[in-house]
Amino acid sequence: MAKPTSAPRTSRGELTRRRLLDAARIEIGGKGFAEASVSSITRQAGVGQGTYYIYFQSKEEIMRALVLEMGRDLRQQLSDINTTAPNRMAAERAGLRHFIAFARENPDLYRIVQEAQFVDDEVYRAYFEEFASGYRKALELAVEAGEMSRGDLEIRAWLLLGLGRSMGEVYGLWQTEVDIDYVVDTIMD
Amino acid sequence: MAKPTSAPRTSRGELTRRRLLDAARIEIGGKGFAEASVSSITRQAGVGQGTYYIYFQSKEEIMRALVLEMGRDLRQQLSDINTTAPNRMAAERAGLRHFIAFARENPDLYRIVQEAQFVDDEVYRAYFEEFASGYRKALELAVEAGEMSRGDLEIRAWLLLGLGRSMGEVYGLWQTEVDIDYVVDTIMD
DNA sequence: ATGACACATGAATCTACTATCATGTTTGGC
DNA sequence: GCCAAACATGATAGTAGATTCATGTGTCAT
Repeated sequence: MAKPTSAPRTSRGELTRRRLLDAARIEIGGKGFAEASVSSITRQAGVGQGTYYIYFQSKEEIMRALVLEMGRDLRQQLSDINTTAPNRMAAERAGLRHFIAFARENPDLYRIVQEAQFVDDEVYRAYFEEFASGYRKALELAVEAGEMSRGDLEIRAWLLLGLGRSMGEVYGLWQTEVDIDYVVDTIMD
Repeated sequence: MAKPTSAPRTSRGELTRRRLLDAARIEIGGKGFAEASVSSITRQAGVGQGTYYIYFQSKEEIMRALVLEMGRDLRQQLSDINTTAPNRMAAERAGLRHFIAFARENPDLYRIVQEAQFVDDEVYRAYFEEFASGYRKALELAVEAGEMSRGDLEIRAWLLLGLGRSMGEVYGLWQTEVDIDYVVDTIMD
């Protein structure tokens, strides 16, 4: 909204910003956005209160940064999976598996993205739009390769994405004892 | 947590509680939990500030009440659809359609349930557990009737539920111009 | 028609953070 | 080694809204 806090210019700055992001991930992911306070984040990061505002405009802004960062990481991982898989079906399976496993291993990050919906709906939607768009492109390639029937790829992309999301929540966060591979196999019918 | 605010004993009380719930639905659904204030709710309801605390212990508690109420209503509606439909496939289609249509018509309620996850995770989970359990029972009946292959109904129930949820979000809240029937038809393949 | 209890009020209290700022320290290019 | 800019600090100002409370008024069973 105001001065767009330019990127750190020294390696010390880089490190401090990293520390704040890591602390925020833990604090916000663990306690939720409302409970987490800027001072708890700075304490955890080991910096002064005011230091926070050198890197982020507001409490909301670090949420945005976390969502963007996580989006980049996760898309990268899924993209790697895509290029490795022999065909669409295998990619789908591996992608779904990765989604659930990711949620199990990073429940805090998963939660942050969900909560971002209520902190900054823009960035939340953008996060999923990016995913859906990547997904649609992958499906287009599969159609070209004759691995899949033509049809409304837009809707299919959103469907598959939604499936991953829901299953990530249920089997990644709630039913954490159930075997992932069993779940994935059952879903892929 | 403290005195469990017993139910209203007079019709005047009943009415006031209703007014608060309706106002809260609009305020919280519209602005989100953090932005909505108890005073905005009481103003909208046309009652004094303190009146709120005759009916609800805290700001959080009205959220719980809304989620419970909505769960009851929506389950009732889906149950009606189930008993009307000639077979499972038709019920599935009608159910999905209803989910999306519901989200379009009641975006505020939809949002409230989602946000409840961050206000009271217990009640949020219970909401979905109830749905999933109802779903599983319906699937069991379908298996008995030979309309569906046996298999892990628990997982299938969560899958179908998750599907409805995601599609409700995407096509109910975001892409509100797309034709519902077209979406539902495409999904049901 | 009255007493007891339910309900209503809104001003005041209490608490808790976010964001700022004046001042001091470190970094890195020259 | 010097200097300008980057970075760091923590005490405090400012705000805002949740909850309480002392004091009423309405309801209804008897």
